[in-house]
Amino acid sequence: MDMTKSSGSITLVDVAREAGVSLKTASRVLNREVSVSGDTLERVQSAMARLGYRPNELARGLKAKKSATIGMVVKNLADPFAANVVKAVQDVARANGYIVILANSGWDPEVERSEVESLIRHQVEGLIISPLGGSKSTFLDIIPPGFHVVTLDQPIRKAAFDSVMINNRQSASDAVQHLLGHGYDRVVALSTRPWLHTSMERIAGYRDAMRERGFESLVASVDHESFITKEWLGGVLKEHKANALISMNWVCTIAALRGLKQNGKRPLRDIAFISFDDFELADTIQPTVSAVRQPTEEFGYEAAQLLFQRLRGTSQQRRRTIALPTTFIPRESCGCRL
Amino acid sequence: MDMTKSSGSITLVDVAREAGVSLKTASRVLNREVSVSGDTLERVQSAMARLGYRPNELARGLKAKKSATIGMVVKNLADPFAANVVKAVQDVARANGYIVILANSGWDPEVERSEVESLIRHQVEGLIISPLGGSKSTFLDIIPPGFHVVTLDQPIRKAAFDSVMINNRQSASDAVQHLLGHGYDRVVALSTRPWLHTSMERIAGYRDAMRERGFESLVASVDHESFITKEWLGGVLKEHKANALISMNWVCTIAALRGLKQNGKRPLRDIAFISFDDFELADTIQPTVSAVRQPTEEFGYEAAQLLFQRLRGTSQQRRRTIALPTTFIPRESCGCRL
DNA sequence: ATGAAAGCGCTAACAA
DNA sequence: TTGTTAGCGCTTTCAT
Repeated sequence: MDMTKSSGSITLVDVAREAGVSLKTASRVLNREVSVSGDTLERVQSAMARLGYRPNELARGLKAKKSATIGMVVKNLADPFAANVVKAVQDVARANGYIVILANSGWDPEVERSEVESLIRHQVEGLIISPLGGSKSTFLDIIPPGFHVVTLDQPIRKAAFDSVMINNRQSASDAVQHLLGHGYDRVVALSTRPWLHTSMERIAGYRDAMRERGFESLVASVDHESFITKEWLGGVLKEHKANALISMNWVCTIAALRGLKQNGKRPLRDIAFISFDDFELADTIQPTVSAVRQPTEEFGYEAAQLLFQRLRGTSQQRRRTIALPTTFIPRESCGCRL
Repeated sequence: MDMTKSSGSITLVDVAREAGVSLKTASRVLNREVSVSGDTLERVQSAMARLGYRPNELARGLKAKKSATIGMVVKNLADPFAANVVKAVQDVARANGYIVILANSGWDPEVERSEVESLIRHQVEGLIISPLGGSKSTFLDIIPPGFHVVTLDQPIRKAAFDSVMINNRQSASDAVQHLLGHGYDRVVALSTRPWLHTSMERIAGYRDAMRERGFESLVASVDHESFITKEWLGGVLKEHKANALISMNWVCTIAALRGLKQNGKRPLRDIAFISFDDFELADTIQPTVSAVRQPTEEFGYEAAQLLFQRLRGTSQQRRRTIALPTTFIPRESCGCRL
């Protein structure tokens, strides 16, 4: 072996020279392979410590075709739900010795596509993505065959990806039934981005509940949250003679609460209210807001588990979908007396 | 050249063969080098497209010693402020052709240290970190000389890192003066993790304002947010005969609002309130909450700019600290009539 | 239990 | 303008 080169940083070759062993032996120590005698093991380890050796994961990954890296793409990191899911994924990744490359699609299909492309170029071993949905997402064709993807909230029909979601339809239906149980009959469903799987399912659940009681479905849906203006919301409520409102996601909830206030309406006093998505302060503001709580941590945790099982080759099944249960948190705004 | 190998995925060698040029020429096209004739350029590009070629950024980075990757470490992604900063950093990184590896220290010094170590092993070109602070942070000794680090919220005395922060002391002082201007004289400052630079500075600003008017400083500080229980908060307010309260960060604000409610006290009616950190719904809840708003996007943006300027070698100065201005948003809870 | 040589996919000299 | 030869730092045959 040569071992005469001297580059900037300390490499395994340096360690090997310092320990008086071959490059391969040093490599064995680094990878905790068994076939190393106690003596050499110690010599190499002390050489590593002395030199302050840092393995280069890029070089390691290049040859071994393992980057110890997973990619994650979310739609909007500013959404607390998304942020918490990322956090959970990151925890699991760390426990598995992996790092997470994070991308934010910002609801832009082109960004989503180019970020996925970028992640693949960086040799992520797998991908957890919260897709923009159906026809909006255009990243499918750049996923290499056999590449492991786990989708969040949105199943992809054309591909056999694992996915994690909640039981959107049933959860929404239950919440609406709760409202109906309090005697409200004109429940308006407030939703955005109707093409999303979550939106469609939740609206479907809403319709289920309304239909079952023979009530008219009153769906107010817009493409973007910013369309929920004071005037629009006021118009919707008046037109439908609404006495209850259920917002179908967090951004909607914020917009709804703000819009109600701007229209001089207070939850409960003027209109019953349920939020699909629990949030900080829901138990604190006046009135407290009843909410459908999604299991945030489990969501990220399960997604990561699904992915790492694939990476380990543990699971061979064709496609797995995990549907997590939600919890309805009755508070004041739905009409419950607490 | 050989070009006979056939591995799994398509490499530059495959492209070169397909286009009938040398490996280096293909590489030139990939890197948009100028010295390529229009004819070959097109041949290579069409070969890339035909083969569906994906550059391997790991291999690229290994040789060029450029990973096109930066690392980011935050304390708690669940904090909306942190999440938004990450988002902004990610945007800038994407615009520069970089990706972001995200880590969450979760307030654990050992995790912080090991995550930094991991990022360095993965050859990130630079690091943006929101450090745990002073004696808690132990990652300093693993930063290689010349490595570019930008710290958030917390200057590191022992190292010449660039940093971005807000004018904590002045902002806090201004907010407290506002409260004093409304006639409140017994203002309690509610803070956590007192060793943090942000906490210390904000408390210092609070004391400045109180001292200036000859009022007694009433600081209620605990190590961890979970210590802000109903009983503790009730005791503090009673003991200090508080008629106003300023909470020094977001988690504090949430805990304070919840704690006040549990003690049967309402902001404004029973006690004036200002939150250091604006939040969703601050303008919506009853009463609306006056807040010191931090420039979230700019924060992440400036940090990323600082880092990329270093990476480009644009800036040679010894050390730069950017102090961003805050905005006080007067709402109802401080006593303002709107 | 240990080592020599080859090569992962790419870029960087240095030719031609 | 194009190609050749070396590696980047590591893992992997295949020997010994």
